[in-house]
Amino acid sequence: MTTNKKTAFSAEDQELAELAKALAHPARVAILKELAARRSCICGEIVEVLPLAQSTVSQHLKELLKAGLIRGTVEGTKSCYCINQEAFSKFSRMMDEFLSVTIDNKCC
Amino acid sequence: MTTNKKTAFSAEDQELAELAKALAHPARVAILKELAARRSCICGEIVEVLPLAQSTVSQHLKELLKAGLIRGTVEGTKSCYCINQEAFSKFSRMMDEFLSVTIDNKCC
DNA sequence: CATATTTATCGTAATTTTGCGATGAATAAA
DNA sequence: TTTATTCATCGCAAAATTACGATAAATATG
Repeated sequence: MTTNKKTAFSAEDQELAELAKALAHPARVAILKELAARRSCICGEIVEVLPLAQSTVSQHLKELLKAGLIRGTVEGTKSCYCINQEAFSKFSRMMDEFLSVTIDNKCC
Repeated sequence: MTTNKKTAFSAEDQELAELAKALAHPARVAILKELAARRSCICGEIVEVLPLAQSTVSQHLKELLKAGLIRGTVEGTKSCYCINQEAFSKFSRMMDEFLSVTIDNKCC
């Protein structure tokens, strides 16, 4: 890749791609499932459950934050993360709208 | 990265990540939107619409095929692709199930 | 048969992602 | 105040992704 072509696409396409990218690693899927399933969501608890080093988990959390799929707050020496349901709703909506346009074609 | 850690996660997490990865590039989002919107879906027509070289589009199509999000058939010298609606349904279902488990936590 | 069209694949280069250990920064605990 | 805990960030290395031109393979056309 010489030049970055991603900006040549529509803002909406880029946004959907960004959201999908945040989901595009099993570690991040697993993190999101953990956050979805528990009330408390301390970083250290996530690290315990995953087969990854603490620094790696921290990076994945950072990416999920960047995409807006989770939110985080600091509490003393601990960090608490949780699902951002609005972002997931938006994601779902974009997927739905995507499919609602689909023509029932028969070529394949 | 020295070793591949992806297989350390559940098959379901890996599967969702694979589907998301296929959506994780604006070019592939744009391709899918084109396929969704038109009856005919010849490769060359997609190439005309996208700001990418033919070989690059072909690669993106290959990835979408691999993930199962589209299907393709050869017709003479042309190739026809279209959305695989079953795969999208599965994707949507996995997303929904994902969210349905979410606890209404308040930590952030 | 010779040529054109269409698309997949190969080879290559640049960039991004992934993963970890080490370290730093901040708060808590002794 | 010293020490421990928790987590983010840095720096590095390996791997994967992205993009393109060139080319091959297959069919269609003259």
